[in-house]
Amino acid sequence: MVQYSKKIQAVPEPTIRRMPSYLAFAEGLMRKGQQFVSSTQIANYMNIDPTQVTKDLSYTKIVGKTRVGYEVKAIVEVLSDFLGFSVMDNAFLVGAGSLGSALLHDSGLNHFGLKIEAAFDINPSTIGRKINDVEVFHIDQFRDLAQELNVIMGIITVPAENAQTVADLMVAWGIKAIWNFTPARIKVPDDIIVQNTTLYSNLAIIFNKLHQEKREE
Amino acid sequence: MVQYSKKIQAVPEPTIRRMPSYLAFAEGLMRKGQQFVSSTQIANYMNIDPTQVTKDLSYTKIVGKTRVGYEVKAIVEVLSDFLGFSVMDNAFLVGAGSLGSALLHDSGLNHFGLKIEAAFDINPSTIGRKINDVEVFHIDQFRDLAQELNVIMGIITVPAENAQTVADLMVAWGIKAIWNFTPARIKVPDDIIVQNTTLYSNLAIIFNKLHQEKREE
DNA sequence: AAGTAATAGAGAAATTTTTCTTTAATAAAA
DNA sequence: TTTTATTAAAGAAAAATTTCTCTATTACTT
Repeated sequence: MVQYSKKIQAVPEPTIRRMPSYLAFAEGLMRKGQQFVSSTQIANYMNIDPTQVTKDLSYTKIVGKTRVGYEVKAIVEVLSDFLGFSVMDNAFLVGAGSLGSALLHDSGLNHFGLKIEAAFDINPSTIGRKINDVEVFHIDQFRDLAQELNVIMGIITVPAENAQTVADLMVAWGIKAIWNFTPARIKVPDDIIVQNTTLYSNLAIIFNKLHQEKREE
Repeated sequence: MVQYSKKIQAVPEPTIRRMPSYLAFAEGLMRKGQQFVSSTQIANYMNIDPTQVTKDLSYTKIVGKTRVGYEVKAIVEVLSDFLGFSVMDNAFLVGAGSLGSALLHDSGLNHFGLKIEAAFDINPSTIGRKINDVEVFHIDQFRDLAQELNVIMGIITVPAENAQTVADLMVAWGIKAIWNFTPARIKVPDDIIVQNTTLYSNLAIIFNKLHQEKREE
């Protein structure tokens, strides 16, 4: 009768997953100068059902106009706020390898409200370097800096076998959420939020669909 | 009444998503020499319900032993096959920037059945270089090589605004599946499989949970 | 040898998510 | 001005997914 990752969640997770795409689409339309967009258009872009879009947007305070659609500017503003993208949150990244480096180079994270304040590693050849203006420190340095800088998120991009060690460290730092890019599952106290982002799930889905296609033909 | 991305899918997608983690866990246990593993153990590792594990594994031909669990070796073998990880598939990657480079460095893709045969870009400074032994070509080169090499997957790691152009190119190459790492949604013929992998969905979920926590306390 | 506890597995129930249906509004066309 | 078509929105229905319940099995303990 244990509750696994309790969901007292008003907004369905699939909805949250889709919203950043709506936002990105609306931002594109705004750049093009389009003032209104209908659920049909968004749905067509996303390859989903239009009522899904309507329902998703109904969780926010956006209201559409019959026969016109939603105001593009409103979608951008309301969705950014709703998703927490309009307030900047600070993060520390541990593991300045190729994946860590890719994240440090991704300006989209900044655009969507995440600022990586510093990176950490144990590899002497990367320590001291700056990756896209973010300095790489030895992991033992600055451990107390997290609280000072109000860093709420830790990003793990180390090899899978070190994930737990890094996670423990981050918890000790007082971090509130961990974004885990390793395939390893980490154990943390209940009040710490963990988001696992693993490529291989996506790969599995692609292969599954590919082989399904083969079965059908 | 249009059917969006029809699912004549025996195995639920959430199940497919979890399976690579079961596999990785079992591989770890095998390295440690553990011979059997119970659904309870796997569930504990994954932070999910044990019956979920049982149900997921029931889609494969793995059978467990009462009071003992599943044979670790069987999980590794059956799951690898089931997920299509034991046959090597070939891919081309377009966009040899930081994210593309990170993927080229990821040995996990190789381990899970994906071989990136070549990378493409338009940036003269990367063209001709080798990233982790994979050569980077100009995008106009070797367009017909895809069929010869039996490349079935295209990986898009270019800036979002170029995603559609690259996708069109890949379709022309005769590719069967596209792994799209840009936030842009691409339009392709119905028989092409598209898997969108965007970081920002994960970011949205973390922020949502963070703000929920705040609301609760 | 008998009892206990842990487990797989099947099926039912509950929950969550998506899709369908209906209604009302209104822009555009006739 | 009237008609038609498109749309948002709410609620119902359907579908998908997860969790619960029960049974049978069997390793381990007493």
